Amino acid sequence: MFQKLKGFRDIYPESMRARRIVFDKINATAREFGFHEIDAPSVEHLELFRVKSGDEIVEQTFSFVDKGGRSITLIPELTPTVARMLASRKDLIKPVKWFSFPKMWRYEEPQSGRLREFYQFNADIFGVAGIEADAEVLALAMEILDSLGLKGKYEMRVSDRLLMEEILRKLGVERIEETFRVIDKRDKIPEEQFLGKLQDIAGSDAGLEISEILSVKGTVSEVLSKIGESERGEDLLELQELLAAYGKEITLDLSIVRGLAYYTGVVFEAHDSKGEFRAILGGGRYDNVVQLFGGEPTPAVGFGMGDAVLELIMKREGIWPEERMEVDIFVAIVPGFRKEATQIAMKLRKEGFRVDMDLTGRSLGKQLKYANRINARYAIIVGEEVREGKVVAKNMKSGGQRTVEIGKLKEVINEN
RNA sequence: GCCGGGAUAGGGUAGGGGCUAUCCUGGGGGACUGUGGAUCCCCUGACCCGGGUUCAAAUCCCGGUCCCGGCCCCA
Repeated sequence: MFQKLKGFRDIYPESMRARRIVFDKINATAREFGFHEIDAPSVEHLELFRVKSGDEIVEQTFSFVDKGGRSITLIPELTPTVARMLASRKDLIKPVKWFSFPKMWRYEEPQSGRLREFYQFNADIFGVAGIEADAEVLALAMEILDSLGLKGKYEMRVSDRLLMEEILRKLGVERIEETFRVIDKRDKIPEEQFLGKLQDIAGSDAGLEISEILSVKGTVSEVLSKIGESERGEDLLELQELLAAYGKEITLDLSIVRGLAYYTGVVFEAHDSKGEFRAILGGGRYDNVVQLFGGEPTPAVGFGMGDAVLELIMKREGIWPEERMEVDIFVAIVPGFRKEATQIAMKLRKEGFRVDMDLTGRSLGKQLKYANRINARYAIIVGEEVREGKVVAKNMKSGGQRTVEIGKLKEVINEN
């Protein structure tokens, strides 16, 4: 027997069905928000990923040299591809609102909520510099989680690079990039050591102040009241008010940095309220990326959400759909009536039912046992009575059955 | 890449040097070729891979693979 490759999953029908329900719901929500679905190649030039994110990304790719000597990789993220697509079409109607739910690959050590192959939902808005697009994207992200039944089970933490820069400048901090890098390490090193590093870069007083600002979390208004007068703060207040109109609430948490490699404004992460799992989704504004890929300078804001953490949290909350096979009708066949049964099965299929039928010729008892195992709602038994245009329709749940005219099958089955 | 814990039929498990590897469940068939979920019978089917120690290895040792989790990283 061959084993699976590390970090890859086999998905069997029972769990694929649950997955499909969740994925369809997510896609439907994106469509409700007026986003349009795209698809893209699973492989790209390795170089494409170096442009945006640098070498450490490249080391975590499934890459290879193809027969033409090109360095190729399975995509570890979608943003460079989307930016490439955007850059090569100048006739797109702005704002561009795209979503997609592709598979991606990252060569990392698997652990809870992290695999080597996974699905990641992506949604982006291009061409809007204002906070309205940030609000729309955040609202979509939250509506997706809410509609899946996670309302109240997660917290949307928002930070903002521009606000942070403004604060740091006011405090007289010059080494801004370096400060961000330290902030990113905040939860990974002891508190005292963190403060020490901050003070090394920003100075003793400023370091202390930054540390205090980082520990304040709450509504935008609450956090701003601790910070004082702020230009960017006005935008964030507007963001908060817009989101209120969408019926959504966010938490301002300035300790969120998100790698920050290319984010230029708002950044956000949705976290499990119980703090058990890693971030469910993350995103932000990245106004410089499209031009990096040769496009016109284009403001952009978006997010990505992997399926792994989402599945973990939904399972913990008991809201992951049931993992079972399902079919509407099983057509059982009495010997000698296969042709008639086939015609009836096809008729029901055309009417939109999910219809399975016996292919084995085994005993009726076995056929019904099979119907039971595949969770058929109804079994149709095709035998002698078909000569009078009738079949037996058996409700597999109640066990009740009646002989009905073929033409009336549809209503009988739709009764429950 | 590093660290910890695991791996026994399709799924869940017992057994920790010795005779035909335990039990539950599932799958196929039958009792019962026009009625499923029950019962009974039969069949099916496993010691992750490679090496070592030993008269003898599922069991002990080494290496690898995969799984679960943690670190780094998280695009």
